[in-house]
Amino acid sequence: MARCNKSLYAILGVLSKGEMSGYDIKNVFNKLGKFHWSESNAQIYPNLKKMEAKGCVTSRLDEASGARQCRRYQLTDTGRQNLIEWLEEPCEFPLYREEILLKLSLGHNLPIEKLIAHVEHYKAQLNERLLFLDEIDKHIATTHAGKPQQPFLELVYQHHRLVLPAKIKWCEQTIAALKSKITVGA
Amino acid sequence: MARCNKSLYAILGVLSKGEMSGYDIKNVFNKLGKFHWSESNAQIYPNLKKMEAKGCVTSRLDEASGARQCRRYQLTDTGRQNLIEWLEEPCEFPLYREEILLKLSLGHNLPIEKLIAHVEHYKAQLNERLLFLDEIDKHIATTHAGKPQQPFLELVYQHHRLVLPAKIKWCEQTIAALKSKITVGA
DNA sequence: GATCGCATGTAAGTGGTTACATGATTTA
DNA sequence: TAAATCATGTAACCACTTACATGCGATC
Repeated sequence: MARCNKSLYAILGVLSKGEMSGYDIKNVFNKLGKFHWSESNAQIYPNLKKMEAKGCVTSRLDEASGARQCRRYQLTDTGRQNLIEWLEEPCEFPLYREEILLKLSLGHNLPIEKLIAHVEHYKAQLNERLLFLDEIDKHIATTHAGKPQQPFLELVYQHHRLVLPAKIKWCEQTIAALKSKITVGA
Repeated sequence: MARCNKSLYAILGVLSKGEMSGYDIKNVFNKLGKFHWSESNAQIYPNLKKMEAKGCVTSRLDEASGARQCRRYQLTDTGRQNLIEWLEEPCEFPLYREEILLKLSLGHNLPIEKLIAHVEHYKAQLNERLLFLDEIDKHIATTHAGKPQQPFLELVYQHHRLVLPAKIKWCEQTIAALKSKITVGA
């Protein structure tokens, strides 16, 4: 990853939708970011403070909601400007690390049955995600209905709707190919 | 990423194909790992020493090839056993960070034209990779012909043959959708 | 009275990158 | 003689995760 602190911009980005607490931000990543972005508490809370020091966000203690400690953050004009500048920069192409592909490329060190099990497991995880997409779609259609981000979220999830089945198809082909290897070898 | 040092096993894995120098290992990642795994020199060289201390690899100075300094490493039985144990463990599902999707999900902060440019750029990169696959296929068919890893490498690259077009298709759909937004808005 | 969800945070460690430094040998 | 390739390595830095710590309020 390059020196640019994408976590910071990701957090600013979430805040562009309105005032939020650290906890709220975390939840956005847990739900919407599920398949393409996430941040841990250890990133969110210190970064919020850092950005407040730099004048990108302001905060206030929300006394209303049950007298519980809850600090809500809001983008400043500076923050929004910084965010937009980053958003306009060209995207870096991600360097994936696909453990399943690494292990498969070293397949000559394992019995075929083990490899098949790995691919089956991968396929199961992909299918799980595919099911989860329905849930996310519902979430978008309810929580984000009519909001400016709605159409963009839909485009993002369409990505997974196309890519997950392609990966699942590869699993099926690969399992078949590995199985035929056993048969031929036997 | 979990605490397990996958870099270490990736390097052991490459060494499972035979005696190699650090430089050779780097080249394997540069070529074969291109789309699914890579390691930098700053990972390879210190890790090789670490593993030699642990008895996973042995090394010798290769005086033959031009009297140049060249240390070649080889897996020990311990190393191979460690590798196999790791290979047998279930794969972790990777947490992607797709910058393009993050930016698109924050699309309400940018003019549509900028978003289209981002997706076009992404599509161009995907197409480049698709072309590069032909090169890799040739490389596998020549350098790895008849070797035990060959069929597994072919399966790995088949993954990209299926996934890249799905992503490209998404780009096309997305660009069309964004363009129609302009037309409707105008 | 226990447990769950809300809410904020930190310590410690590691995984990983970038960029640089060095120098021999081969090829143009 | 310049450039490319072979070959090894380190310093510095930062991004990131895991695991833990804390405590209130609501619900069961």
